[in-house]
Amino acid sequence: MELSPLTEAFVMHFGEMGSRWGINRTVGQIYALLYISGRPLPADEIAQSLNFSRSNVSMGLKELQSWQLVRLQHLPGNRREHFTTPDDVWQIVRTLAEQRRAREVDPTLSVLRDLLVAQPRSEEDRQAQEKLREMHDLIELLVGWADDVSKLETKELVQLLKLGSKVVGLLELKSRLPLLGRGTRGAAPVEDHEQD
Amino acid sequence: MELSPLTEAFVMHFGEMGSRWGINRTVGQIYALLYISGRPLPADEIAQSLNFSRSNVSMGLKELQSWQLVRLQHLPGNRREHFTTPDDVWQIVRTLAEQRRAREVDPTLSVLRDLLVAQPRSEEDRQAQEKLREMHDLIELLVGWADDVSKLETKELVQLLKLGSKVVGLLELKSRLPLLGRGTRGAAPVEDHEQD
DNA sequence: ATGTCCTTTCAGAATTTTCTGAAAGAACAA
DNA sequence: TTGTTCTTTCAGAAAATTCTGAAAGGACAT
Repeated sequence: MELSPLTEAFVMHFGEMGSRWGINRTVGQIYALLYISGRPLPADEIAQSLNFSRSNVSMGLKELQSWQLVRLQHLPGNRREHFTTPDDVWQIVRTLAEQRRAREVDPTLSVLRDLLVAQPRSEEDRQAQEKLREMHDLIELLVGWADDVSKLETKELVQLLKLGSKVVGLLELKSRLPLLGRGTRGAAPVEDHEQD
Repeated sequence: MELSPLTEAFVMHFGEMGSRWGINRTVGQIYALLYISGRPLPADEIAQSLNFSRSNVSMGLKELQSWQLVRLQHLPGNRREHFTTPDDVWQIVRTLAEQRRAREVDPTLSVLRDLLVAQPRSEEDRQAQEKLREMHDLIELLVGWADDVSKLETKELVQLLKLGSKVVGLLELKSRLPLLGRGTRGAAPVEDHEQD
């Protein structure tokens, strides 16, 4: 139940970071411990390792399960419930993105849309709506990108990330090779369509 | 000093969201108000509009300035200090990314690196280091991508985001046109270099 | 049924964070 | 200098969150 200094250092740092991202410290630590352990752990062991009460661990695990970041596992011949993180880091990133999207981004887009269709009651409101429109469009663009690249296989996604800004160069090339087709996601063509 | 219902709805939602991202609710509201107002506001007016104590506003603005999200402005012929957000939404995204990077991502990478060079004291530690390595490499890849695309002009960045996963198709094309050159960022070639 | 071993729930304690009012500081005018 | 108008700081009040122990719930064996 004693953590090695290595594990402890990681767990502590992760807890600290978690608390800066709206995740409570102990939940972050539980997650970090599960991640670094790389094997299913029973709640009791987590409680002992981290010096939390059993009930706190139970709450933390419930929270993590609701985020789909941890899943329950029954080991054969063992009555105790064990918990694990998916072992692929990329899966973790995907889940995190999905969940944040569903919990925070989508509701925000929804609020923004509601406010954008409301009748402005003053010149002030009209200007405010312009700002909201900008924010709405930006978020929608980011979300669209995320949606689109999340469909890629991890290997392709890695390639895309490694390519980085080089894409822009390729884009120019593309415009000279019409055979590739022009259509892109939804109604938004890739080619410039705004004044320069 | 009365907020229009439109502004109020936005400010309240933004405050709520802020608190889920590790930003305190009132700081989020102050920021939202400055953003949607689109003009420099004095601290007093913020305090009155949001019903916060003057000192709370002072603290909030200090925090926002430390994040570089808000700047102080002196209006000519007015002794009172006024505050504004940059008016370009993309600038906001860039600043947010930079700051999160400096405050959370870089320190995390540093911890991970320290733990990775430490001598493992057990088989358990060795396996833990493998997990840390995966996480380290993933973060470094994401950070590298962000670094790279942040150099783009906003217009180009928008193009790149609209393109989304289409990039992968272009990539294949690229591999058939060697004249474009092969080098990419740093020592990491884009082409596959792992077994399939 | 009862006992064992595990689980979650939840009221309230403990802790942390946030917010305020009072005081002090700064800049300027007269 | 003093007065005015603005500012920030900070100790402690207020509020929110987190954590715990006790109790209750559930699954299974005997």
